[in-house]
This record gives sequence, structure tokens and C-alpha cells, in this order.
Amino acid sequence: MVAIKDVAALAGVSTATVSRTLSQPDKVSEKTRERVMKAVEKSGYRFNAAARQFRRQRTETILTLVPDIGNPFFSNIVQGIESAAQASGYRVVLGETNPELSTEGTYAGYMQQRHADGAILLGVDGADSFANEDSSMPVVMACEHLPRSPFPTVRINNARAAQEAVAYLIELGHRRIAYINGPPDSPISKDRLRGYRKAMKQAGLKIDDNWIAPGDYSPASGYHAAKALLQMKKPPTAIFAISDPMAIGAMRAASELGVKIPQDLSLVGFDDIRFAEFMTPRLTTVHQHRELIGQVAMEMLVRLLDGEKVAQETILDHELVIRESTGKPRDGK
Amino acid sequence: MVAIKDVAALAGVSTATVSRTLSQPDKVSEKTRERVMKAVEKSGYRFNAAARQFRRQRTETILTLVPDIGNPFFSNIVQGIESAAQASGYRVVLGETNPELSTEGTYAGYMQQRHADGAILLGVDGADSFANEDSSMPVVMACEHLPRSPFPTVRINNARAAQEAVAYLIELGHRRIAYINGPPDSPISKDRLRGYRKAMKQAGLKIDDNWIAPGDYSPASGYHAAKALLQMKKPPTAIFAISDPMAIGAMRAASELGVKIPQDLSLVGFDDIRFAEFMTPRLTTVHQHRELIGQVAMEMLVRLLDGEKVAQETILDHELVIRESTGKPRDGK
DNA sequence: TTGTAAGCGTTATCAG
DNA sequence: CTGATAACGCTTACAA
Repeated sequence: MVAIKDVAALAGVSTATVSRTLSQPDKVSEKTRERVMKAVEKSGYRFNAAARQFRRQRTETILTLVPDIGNPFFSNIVQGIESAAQASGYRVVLGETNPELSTEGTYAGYMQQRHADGAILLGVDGADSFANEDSSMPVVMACEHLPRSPFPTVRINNARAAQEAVAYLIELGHRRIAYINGPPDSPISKDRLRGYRKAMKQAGLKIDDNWIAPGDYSPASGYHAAKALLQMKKPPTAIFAISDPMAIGAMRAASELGVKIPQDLSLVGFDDIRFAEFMTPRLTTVHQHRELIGQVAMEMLVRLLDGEKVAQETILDHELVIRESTGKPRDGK
Repeated sequence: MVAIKDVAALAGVSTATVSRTLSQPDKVSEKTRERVMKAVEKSGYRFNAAARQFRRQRTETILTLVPDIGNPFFSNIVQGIESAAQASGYRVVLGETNPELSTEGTYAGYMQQRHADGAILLGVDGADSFANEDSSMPVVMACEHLPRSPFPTVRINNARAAQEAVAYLIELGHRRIAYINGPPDSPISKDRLRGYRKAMKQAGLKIDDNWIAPGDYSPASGYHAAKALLQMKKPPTAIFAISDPMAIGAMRAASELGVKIPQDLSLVGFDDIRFAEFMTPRLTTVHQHRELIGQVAMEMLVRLLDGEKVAQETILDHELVIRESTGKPRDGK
């Protein structure tokens, strides 16, 4: 194995000089630099990243924990994280927290064992174990905030976004508005449900508990939820699904039941994934700046790693994007 | 910083014993183990992964290079890689090769600098730089094969899959069948195009060059391609798009032009992403076992890292999934 | 089963 | 600007 000392011998300099040439070329005279680089070439030297990480006690790696990489919403956030990480010289280790795919606790001891310098958690799955370890760990949460969490968070105002979406449906004239939920214990679901309830209440509308259908963000769950909703004796005239994949599932259910969107049913999604504007009808949804969320999260983490302070909560903008899946309800409905 | 030697002192054993207790607990007597574990607790010791990686000269990390994580096809493959990696004790570092997001060459020197023990390349982007370095590097390619590549590959038979899809359209009675391509220089596009040509030729059908529309796998590109295709004087009665996102874009284009699927236009996609079966009409497409591709790739890489031999080409099954977006052409067409 | 001790390859410090 | 040298914390022969 060719190491720095071999290059040093070949170039007739010290190991320190070789190291400097490689890491801080400007601290070395031009002549020396050339000689060293030539020796590097000739010797077939390959830098040993593990040795540097060991010596510096920094891995320049961050862990990103994602509930479901298959969901385009999360994968777009990961893209933002990855490009920001690249720009700051960090690597991204990816871990899925989805319990169906991931062995419980695989990543729990990850920070503990100093495999990574910091972590970004997309959603609260597994966040507890991080909080338990040592709350001074450099961890940033994205999308979702853990109540009383020690970790800075970047997200949109989920309650308000949901409220606006539902308010828009009400404004169109809808009174029976159903809601397809996410995992019921997740803060994100709770926030959005709160927004839904608030909008309904402000309009003086009663909520039938059966209108709140369970879901898990997947298209299949949206499909089943909508099927059930649309087959009620007095079905809702509008559905608000808190993820686009669920909304897409709901579109499918409506189509199978001969329910026309937006004539018979208005539908609003959440996230504005790439596919939303290609649906027929084009999907009305709440846009989140997905790449930006990832970028901001990574930038916050870098500041944390540099020992700087960051805001405990960073709230990014969202936008209700009105397209074609929403309209006025039919008369008499 | 609490290190093994501190734990050793506290437990009254040697550092070797502590190391063994942590890495190979069965090589240590029960009594000692307990004593050491207690000392670990008391001292607040945290394992130093970098030190182990350095000492062992193995990072237990693999690099996965993905053209576009935002494409559900790739992200599902990554899920397969990640879960297999977890099962084998490896970590996955994720890198995007998409030149719009990624700085050229960021990951080229990655193996060179021994940041990872091996790599999985999804698609050939950037594969050259790996081949240049040292062809003995543990690298597995997935989805796409590089002609004369030194790297083992796992993929489906793309040419045959495309041929079957087109043959099916021909069998339905279509004669004017258009094709939405991927990046023209990629082997995957070439293989599938070859399959398309072969099927057409076998049926004695001429191909109008204008039927081969450019695309890049994205829904937007499929949308534009289909728009152009459907506005020809004598438009095709069927379109074969070699990615589902492009097919979804094409559905949108058809809808805007009042072209009914499958009555006026049959449409076939490729990959069978999650959303395909939720489209209206449900999308006929070529199913690939996405998670499996990732898993197999990872398992091959593990064997490579263990010094075992692996097959140069592993061809997995695909299936033409016939749903509702395809049908007989209208009479006289 | 346990201990001793020699590294792994880099970087940081300090002196020249 | 360059050199000498001492770590960094762990693993692993080898010895006891």
C-alpha cells in the first residue's frame, strides 16, 4: 500500500510536506509542489480518506433518515440535501426508517458510534432515539417538528396550509369536505388536521367523524379511503388528501365509481409532486419547495457543525396551487 | 474523549479485551463481558467508527450513483440497495450524477480516495471515470450495461422487453406506432429502440423517423413529445414511451388535445412505477422488479467485496403488464 | 481466556 | 517554506 511516506521518499521531502501539498497546496512552494505531484503520479499513491477522518475526528458525512425514499416528495428533498451537501464538502449516507424495509434501530446507534458528524431527519420516525442519546448532537429536522424537540426544524406551516386549502374549498361552496389523513400520531398529520378543523369551524361547518379517513401517504391508502368516502350514503363533495400520492389514489377511486372530478367531486392534494400537474384533471395541491427544504436543512446542519447558532424553527413558504381538480359543487349538494 | 483504554482501566482489563467484548462478545468470558459493559456505561464511552475503519482499511460503505433520485423508478431501486446493504452491514452513500444538480466529477475520485469499499452505478453516467481508474475496483452496474464494461451488471433484457411491448401493440392491430425515447446515447435507450425497430420490422411495418420522439424520462419531456406526435397530419395510433413518467406526460398531452385513451390512442409505458396502476386509464407498462434489481446489485457487490466471482451479466425478468391504456385501434386507422 | 504491543496513514505542532 | 515527530483509537498477531 502506497502511503504518504512513500511519496515523500520518492520526492525527497518529508511526509508533512506531502500532506500539505495535498491538502493546502498554497502553503508549499511551486517547485516542491510539482515534485510532490510527480511523485504521487509515479508511485500510484491513493489518498486514504479513512486515515484523515480518523486523525481529524471528523467524517464529513451526514446521515439522512427518510421515512420512504419511494415517495417523490421525500426524494426531492433528498436531492436538495445532496446538492447542498456536495457544495459544502459533505457526503450523505441515506437510511430508510420505514419499518417494513429497515431493521429497527439500525441507525439509532449511528451517531453514537460517530459514523457521521450530524444528521437530518425527514419526519419524526426514530427521532426519539436521537433525542435520548445526547441532545447536543448536531441534528436538524425537516418537514416535521417534534414537540419540545431539542433539534432545530425547517418546515412549512402545516396547519395554516391545510386551513387555506380547506378554506378555498369552502369558498367554492363546499360544505361536506372529507379529509384523508396521514399516520395519525405524526405531528404533521395533527397539524394539518387542526388546520382542517379550524377552517371548518370558522365557516360554521360541522365535521362528520366519518369524513376523516385514515391514510399513510401512499396512493393505495388514498384509493381505499376515497372509495369508502364516496360510497357513503351522503358522500362528501370535496376531499382534501394530505399527500399527492393519496390524492392520485383518490382520483383513481373516483374514476372507478364514475364520480367526475371536479364536477362531482373537488380534490386537493398536498406537496405538489412532479406528477401533480400532469394528472387529468391537473391536481390542485399545496406546493412545498421541496429541494429548498433539503437545502436549507443542510445549510442549517453545516452551521451547527461549525459551532454556530441556528434558529429553532425555520418556516418556509407554501402555496396553494389551484388547478383543475377543484370547482364549485353541483347545485343542491 | 473516552477511548477504549479508559474503559479498560475502569474495568481493570486490557484494551484488547474491551475491543473483543465490543466486536466479538463470544470470545470473552461472561464475567469479563459484564464488567466491561458496566465500565462502558459508566465511562460514557462512544465507539469510534473512524478508528476502526482506519485500522481495518475498510469503510463498510458503498457509493450509489443515481441519475435522478426524483424518478420513482430509481428511488425504488435505491430502496432495494439500502435494505440489502443494511442486511449486510454496509452503509449507502448517495450521489446524484444529474449534471444540473451535481458538480461534475465530485464522485469521480471517491473510490480513488477510498471513501467507500465499492460502488453501484444506476445507469452509465460517470461510469467511464470508474472504468478509467482501475478496472479491478468493486463496482456493479444496475439497469444499464456499458458495452465492453469491466463491471458486472444486473438488468432486464431491455431490447426484448421493448420488442414485446411493441409486438403487443401490433397484435392489437396498430400499424402507426410512435416511440418516445430516452437520452439517445444511453445503452438503455439504444437497446429499447432496437427492440422497437425489430418488432416493427418483423411485422413488416415501416417506421417513419418522425415517430421517434426525443425524451429524457421526465413527464415534461413525454408531454412535449406526445404533443408533437399527436399533432402530426397523420398521427400515430399508439405510443410507446420508455418510462412511465413520460407516459404520464403523454396522457396529459392526449387529454389536452381531446385524444381519448385507449379509444383514439394506445399508450404503453416502461418501469411500472407505483403510480402506473392509479392512472386513469390504468397504464399498460413493462414491469421491472425495482427493489429486486437493487437487492441483487448489492448482493453482487458484497460478493465482489468478499473476493468471490460474480456473473458478468445478470438478467432479471420483466413483465408486460396489460392494463387499460391499450386497445384496438379505431377502424380505418 | 486474557494481555502485550505494534502498527494502520494522516495531520498538527513545533522548531528550524 | 520545510522537517521531525508525536499522536489519533482501534485491531490483531503473538504470547502467556
